[in-house]
Amino acid sequence: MNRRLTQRGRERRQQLMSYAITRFAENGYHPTSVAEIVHGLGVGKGVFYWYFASKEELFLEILRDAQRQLRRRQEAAIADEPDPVRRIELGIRASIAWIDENRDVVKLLQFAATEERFAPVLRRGQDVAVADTARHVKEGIVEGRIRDLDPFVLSHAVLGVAGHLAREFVHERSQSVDDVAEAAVAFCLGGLMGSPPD
Amino acid sequence: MNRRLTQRGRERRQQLMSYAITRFAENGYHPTSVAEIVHGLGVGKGVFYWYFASKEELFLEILRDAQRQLRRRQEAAIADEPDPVRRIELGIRASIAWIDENRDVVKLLQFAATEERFAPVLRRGQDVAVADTARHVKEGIVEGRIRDLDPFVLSHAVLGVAGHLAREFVHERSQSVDDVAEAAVAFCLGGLMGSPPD
DNA sequence: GGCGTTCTTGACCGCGCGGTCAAGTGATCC
DNA sequence: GGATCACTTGACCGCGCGGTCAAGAACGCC
Repeated sequence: MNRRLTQRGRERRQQLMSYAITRFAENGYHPTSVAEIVHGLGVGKGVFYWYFASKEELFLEILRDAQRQLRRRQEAAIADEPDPVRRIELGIRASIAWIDENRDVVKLLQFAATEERFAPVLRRGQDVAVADTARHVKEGIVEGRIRDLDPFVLSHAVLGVAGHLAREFVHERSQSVDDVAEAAVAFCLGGLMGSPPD
Repeated sequence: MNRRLTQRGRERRQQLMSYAITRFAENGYHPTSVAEIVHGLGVGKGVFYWYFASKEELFLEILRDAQRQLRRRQEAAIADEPDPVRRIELGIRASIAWIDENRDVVKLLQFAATEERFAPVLRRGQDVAVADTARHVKEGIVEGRIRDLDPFVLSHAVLGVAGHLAREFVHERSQSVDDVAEAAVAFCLGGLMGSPPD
């Protein structure tokens, strides 16, 4: 399905993808039919199959796109910050901002994690993100500013907190992105730097 | 669909539910047909509709069951522990143990969160769990052992970490439940008690 | 204007879905 | 043994799904 596309074609493709995202997010992937998508856009069914080989391929495309975007966002945020701990903080903030701005896509990522068919694509993306964070965590450990626990576990914990708080408070409860990011950062830095009690 | 069931009937019902759980977890809710479920059990289709009004109702039943179980497990674990911080720790451990023992159901809970139709049932359960945790967090704050942040945010952060680490390391990477629980507890207690740096 | 390419249409296909139901089987109680 | 109730069967139904395709429309280029 790697067609030569004109400008017009590229726009149609984009239109299909973004409309599909909203329908999938609202209704679920399976319950949303191809007919529903093309009808909502006021075009014939052939348009869909001109741009995508199948409903499944469209969905995979959406997933890959989303992961690419998030990654770029995180990289841009971190840029050339030298302090590893601060890099982690910036990464958390960037992720939460992105989750805020991409509710629909986030829902699709969550769904994809529950279907064996889509999970592999997802895992690769997540592994990359974790590896990125883990690098900074390792540096932090070397500098003695983060406690000496498995960097992968710590990275996953950080991602778990950021993702969960963003979904719960930004998406579901419409709280301010900044407040939520603040709380996530505070909790994560506490978790990373420790001060285990008793 | 509140039928009078004999002992035999109750067993069939249970059999249908647990087999459906494994099929749904493996294949996804939508892609798994009622025909597939009854065929896998070697019974006629009528059996299914004798015990459940619809495929959707069966799924809701599974969700309610799961939440009830998890809650009971957490309550049992906490029992009459007087120390609030320790109660949180025991809750984390109990949750991770339950997630370990109920992979399939956990996958279904995750899926349910992505379909508008099922989300409400889920939210009620989650709200209860968060409220429980938040009670202990509040006590900890009063005692000055947990930093003075929004108890609901902290509770969600804790649940986010426990859930994510359990899924990632116990389910996906088959690591020891105890190790994962240990890490989750360490991170969460750090996040709760703070020691914010700079 | 002519021609090749890109794009669009919508009727159509076969299939398998969720759900129904008339008919029948087995246990239990009197 | 007959009545009642709990359970089981599987053919059947209508529908809407994902996907196809022959026929054209619109565009870009000479």
